[in-house]
Amino acid sequence: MTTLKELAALLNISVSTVSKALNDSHEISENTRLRVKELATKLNYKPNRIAQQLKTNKSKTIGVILPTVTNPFFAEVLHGIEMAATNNDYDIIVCLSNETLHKEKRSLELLSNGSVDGFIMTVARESQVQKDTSHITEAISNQLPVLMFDRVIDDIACNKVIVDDFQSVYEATEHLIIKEQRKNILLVSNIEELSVGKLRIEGYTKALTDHNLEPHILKLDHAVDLDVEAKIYNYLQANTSIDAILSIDHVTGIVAINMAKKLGLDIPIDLSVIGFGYEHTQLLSSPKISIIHQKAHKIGEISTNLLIEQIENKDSDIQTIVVPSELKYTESVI
Amino acid sequence: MTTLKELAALLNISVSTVSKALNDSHEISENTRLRVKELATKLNYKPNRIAQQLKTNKSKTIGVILPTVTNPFFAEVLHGIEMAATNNDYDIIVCLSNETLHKEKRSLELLSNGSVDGFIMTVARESQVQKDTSHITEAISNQLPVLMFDRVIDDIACNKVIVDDFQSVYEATEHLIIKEQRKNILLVSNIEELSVGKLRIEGYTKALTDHNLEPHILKLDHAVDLDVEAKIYNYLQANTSIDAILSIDHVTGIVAINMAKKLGLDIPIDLSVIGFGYEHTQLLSSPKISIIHQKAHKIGEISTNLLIEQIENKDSDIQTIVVPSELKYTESVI
DNA sequence: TTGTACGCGTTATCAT
DNA sequence: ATGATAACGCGTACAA
Repeated sequence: MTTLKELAALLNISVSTVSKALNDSHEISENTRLRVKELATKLNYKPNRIAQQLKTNKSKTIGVILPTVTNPFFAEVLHGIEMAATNNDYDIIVCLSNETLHKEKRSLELLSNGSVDGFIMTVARESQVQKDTSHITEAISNQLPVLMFDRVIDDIACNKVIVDDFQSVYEATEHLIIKEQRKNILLVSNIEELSVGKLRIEGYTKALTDHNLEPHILKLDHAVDLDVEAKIYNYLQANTSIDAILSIDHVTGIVAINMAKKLGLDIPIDLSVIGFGYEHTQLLSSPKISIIHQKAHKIGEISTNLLIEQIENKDSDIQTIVVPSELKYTESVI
Repeated sequence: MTTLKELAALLNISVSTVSKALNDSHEISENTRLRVKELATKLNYKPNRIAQQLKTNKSKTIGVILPTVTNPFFAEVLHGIEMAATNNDYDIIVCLSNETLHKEKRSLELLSNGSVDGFIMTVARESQVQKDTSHITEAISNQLPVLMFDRVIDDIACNKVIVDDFQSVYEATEHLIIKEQRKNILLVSNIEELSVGKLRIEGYTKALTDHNLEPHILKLDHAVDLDVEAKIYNYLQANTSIDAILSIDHVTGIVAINMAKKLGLDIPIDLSVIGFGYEHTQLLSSPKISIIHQKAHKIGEISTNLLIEQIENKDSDIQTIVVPSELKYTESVI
């Protein structure tokens, strides 16, 4: 890599002259400025970012810690983060916690050494369950801004960007009750231990009790593959009064549709189905599932802009932003 | 952030003594070593990574440039990359090209300034179509190792990790012909302009001609949402002789199953369906789609290890590794 | 207009 | 056993 020193030596001038010339300082003559720039271009000179970072004590880099990226929600959030970061001339270092506490901890600690100017994170399942978040408060007390999105720790004071989990599910449930005249709505859950899962279940339960209806909840308890199908199939077979399904994740809604068809149910006549969904979710189901679409991309964008604001403007206030979901209903037949 | 200088000042000793003490140098007395370490722990000292990087002229960071991360294949590859990088004490900086040439170019150039020690990338759709890859060769001539996976530029000499696109589709097609006795196999494609798309189509075509059968290819031409369904539905309706479908992406296979059911076809009796798939693909279809499962995670892992090998051992040879896919057939009924 | 000197935080070499 | 000094590459205050 070409350095200022090398350019200076080749041109027989000092390093600082070269530096100033490249930065278009008024102190430098037109002549030398051009000579310097020409050689710099020719040798493809690029200022060493590491040196600049050391000098300014800023990395212009954000640490992004996600549980996983194979979950389409997080993937889309990451996309939003990347775009917003790029727009602000920031890089992102991505770490995946795999939902484990120790990896999340490790990443946070490892990057808290000047590598990044702040963090965007969603807390790992394990950290949330074990309520161990000392590593996060430590980073904050270390002067490193942390922004939490989606899964959030209430006790920690920091910027937060969350989804309207309670509200969107409440509305979706009410839609089923009022607009579609459903009475026996089954909630299917496999994330009941997460803060977001709890909120969604609460939204559902509240809507039902508000309308004097009985809740039906099927907890899948982390079932995978065929187990998911079997549990849903068996439940539907045993409980024929169910006339609507509300899935609080992005997979089981589609599975429910498939199982219902297998049982000979006519969707959406016999059964309405709403699930959480992203980009392709509706394309993958037939008939189209109604979805609660979380604006994942927007969440990433907002989070990034908010964090950068905090990084660059130390006395900015801490806030919690709620990003409303979009309810995309399939047209009702009733 | 605590620095060596601060520790030294507080302990009334020199910076170099502190540095040596922390690095367990034999030159330092047991006594001061302990005093130093105690204070360091107390003040939560962490060596500034940026300064270390400047000193060693190594970033221990890999630049990862992907077209997108909402495609589950790339998401899973990223997961593999992240794990392997972490295992080797490397960080990853992630850039998303959004399939555009200019963003890919920009990312590559921006990071070629000491920010990273090398790149893992899959070339953007646009770069591949326009055959503009000068930015990649430039990085390489800049002494920055580049590893390409999946979509690859043949003309560029560098480490490559690819999928057995031709072979896996050839075998899948042959499976349909021989094991399932299918005669009219429809290939559904919406990525025909990508190198991997071409290879898959070639595998299909070769298998058919080897068995004296006629190819049927439905090119969707980047159709989205309902268009995808409509095109497949209409084709199946108009061509009732089709008895098998081979989708070369991870979406249209499932859509095809749904459309076939809608047309009253009995799967897998009337129609066999094979698609490319990942983690959850089979869970989302009913009956289960047969899938060609690319070992995305493994591709990420291998790529990372290979690149790090090249970074740390300059005279390692360049190679191309083919990662075989796994064919997960649903049990045939015939 | 150009050059000198210093500091960012770390490590390594060379004194003491 | 400890300390002084230089160096990585850059930017900038200050001197010439």
